[in-house]
Amino acid sequence: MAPQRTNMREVADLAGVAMSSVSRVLSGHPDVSPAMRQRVMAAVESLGYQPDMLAQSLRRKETRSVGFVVSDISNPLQSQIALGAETALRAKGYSMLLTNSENDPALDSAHIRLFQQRRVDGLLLSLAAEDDPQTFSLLSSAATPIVLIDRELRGEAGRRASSVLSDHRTGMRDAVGHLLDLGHRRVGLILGQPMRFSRERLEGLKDAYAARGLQPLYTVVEGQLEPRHGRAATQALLDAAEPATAIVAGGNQLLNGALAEIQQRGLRVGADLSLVSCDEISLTQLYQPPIAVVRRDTRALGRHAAELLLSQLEAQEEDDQGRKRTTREPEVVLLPTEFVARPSCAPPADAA
Amino acid sequence: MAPQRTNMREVADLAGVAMSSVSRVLSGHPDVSPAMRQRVMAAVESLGYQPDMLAQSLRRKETRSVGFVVSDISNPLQSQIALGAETALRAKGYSMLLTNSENDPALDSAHIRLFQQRRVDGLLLSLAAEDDPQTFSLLSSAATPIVLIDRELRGEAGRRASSVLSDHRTGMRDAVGHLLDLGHRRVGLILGQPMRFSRERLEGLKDAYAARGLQPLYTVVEGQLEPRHGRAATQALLDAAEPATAIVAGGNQLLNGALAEIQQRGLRVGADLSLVSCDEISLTQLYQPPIAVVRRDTRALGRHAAELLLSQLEAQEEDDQGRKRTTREPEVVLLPTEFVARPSCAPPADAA
DNA sequence: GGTGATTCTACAATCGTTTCCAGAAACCTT
DNA sequence: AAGGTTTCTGGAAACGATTGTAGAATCACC
Repeated sequence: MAPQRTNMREVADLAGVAMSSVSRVLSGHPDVSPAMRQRVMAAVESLGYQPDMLAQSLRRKETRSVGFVVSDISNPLQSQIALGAETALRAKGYSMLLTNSENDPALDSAHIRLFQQRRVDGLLLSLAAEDDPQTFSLLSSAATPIVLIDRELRGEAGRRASSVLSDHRTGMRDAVGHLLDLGHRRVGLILGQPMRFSRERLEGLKDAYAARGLQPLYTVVEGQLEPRHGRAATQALLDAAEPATAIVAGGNQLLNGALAEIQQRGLRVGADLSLVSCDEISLTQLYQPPIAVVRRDTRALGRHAAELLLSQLEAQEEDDQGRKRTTREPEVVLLPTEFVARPSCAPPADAA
Repeated sequence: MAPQRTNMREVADLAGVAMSSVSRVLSGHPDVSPAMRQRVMAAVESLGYQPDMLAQSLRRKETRSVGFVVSDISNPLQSQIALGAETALRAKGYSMLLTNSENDPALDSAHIRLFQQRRVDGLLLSLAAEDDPQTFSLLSSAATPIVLIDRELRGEAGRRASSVLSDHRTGMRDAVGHLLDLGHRRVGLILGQPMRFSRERLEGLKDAYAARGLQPLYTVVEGQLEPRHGRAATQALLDAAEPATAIVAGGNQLLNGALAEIQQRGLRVGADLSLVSCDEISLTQLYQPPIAVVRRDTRALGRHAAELLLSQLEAQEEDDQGRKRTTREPEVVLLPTEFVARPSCAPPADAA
């Protein structure tokens, strides 16, 4: 039989004290006599009482929960971020509400609104777009701290939010530099949506060419972070009048598509064509030949995001109106990326 | 400036009506005049009022949220389940609280308790163990519907919970059957923890041998669902006096370890050694040669779990005590698995 | 033993909703 | 025009906790 949820009233009655005393005992208030503590705890034990966090939240004006908006949790990249974030949040007693925005900016804003109605204490956002007006206005007037994950927003919204960013530029610069040093000149870069990570990667590629004083013979293809785009882009790069001799895929979904196309054409990775991907997955490590990647610690990304949020939350104070205000300015954390050279990169075939 | 959260009182005052009327308008109560509706909606609009779900939950005795306990969200298998579940829940207006139990049964039960304090309406559980006493007693007296994901519990706990199961046995039977038909006799099966999915896989393997009237020359290695175990088990299988000629890895983590070992030994998959894995990931599809798998629709697994839970929630009614009771008996859904033969399976080398 | 300080406890208001109940207004019906 | 429905609205009591305030009890001290 499902036990009737016992509430504080019953505990108080059983112990023969007032509810306020029970509350004080449980919340560790200093002014409580040992005798009182004993009686209350005994009653709590015998009833198996567990406080109702809903009621606590309502009264305390904090839910100890944060909302996490992610475009697609089934993407290994994002799920690792989520893992890092959840672990850090849980360690501090926060729970995580998670929702998928399916790469739809409209869902981003809808979910943010929903989370606000649920009165989450803060938001962790890996947005589907960096320029959605709805999301923008929602964020610029948000009452809770916000941390953006690998996203950059302009204007008021960007100014109010903290963010954790990856230094894609450096990693990409080294990756393309490696390819150029191997003799490649026509590098094909497959990117996702026009967001910070795409811009930075392009800049990194340009840096590499510029640093060597080389003509910019690269080609960039933008699209969605999906296998289909990876495949189509690979086709385009290989069918061009001057085909790319090396391809850099800006993410594991793109890599999947690229590899599918490469295999269908019977091309040998690391011989006929060089290949680099972004973000490590089991495929890049175990593929034969192993695939070079621009690596980053995604779990740390999530962890840092959570910690940034937590530090904002801990710095909150109630103002005279009784509403919370953070005393802390938004922060930006930049995490490193690292290029890992692997046999998928070799001198171009025509140079042999 | 963060806008003061407006509450229902302010809406009522602005509209010049009672709070109860505002509530009725917003919750679509039938007995409300068009004029009233207009006035209230105007006030709601002008204040940008959004109801506080916390207060609603407290009063309505339902949070429209469910808790999802998963051992490791960064595992592609689990994140796909989570995606399927979240999408289905969201479609019905439910939010998902997600937590990682890190394969620790103690965390399982701690999180269940936490979710209960948060008063989730239901639980979706992919437990770390099928026999933890704490979890057991928590579940047998739970007040909310529960759906187990690919887990089987005995006793009262199992009787009260619904579950979504995969038919691992059939898929494994076909996989091993395929290997046997290719001429393999010494099949090595690498399993995870002793839970239903492991037991079923073993049964499936036995079925295959039995159906062909063959001597059971297989070897089974149980352990954790981790790459390390996959690797160690592979070592053991290959170093045995009579080495396995085919290896079946019971999950993608195990496959990672197995492949690492295989590569280090310079063995050719699909030639020196046949290989089968469980659950499709990009690696199994794109590896050269492609790796045969026992496949299942993990996203559907999550979706079915959510739908099972939702159907229980919708069937709830309040009894005379004012507490909810489900009128519906727990259900069990069995989802198919399918063996996909691929070039990673070939006749054993010594048979050539 | 009276005064004040100190420790503890209880009452009651509050958080933001929903919903029961009673009553007002309107509309039929005869 | 009285009586009976039906429709609508407002007041107030929940939901289950926390917390400010005030008062009771204890104690020390002179």
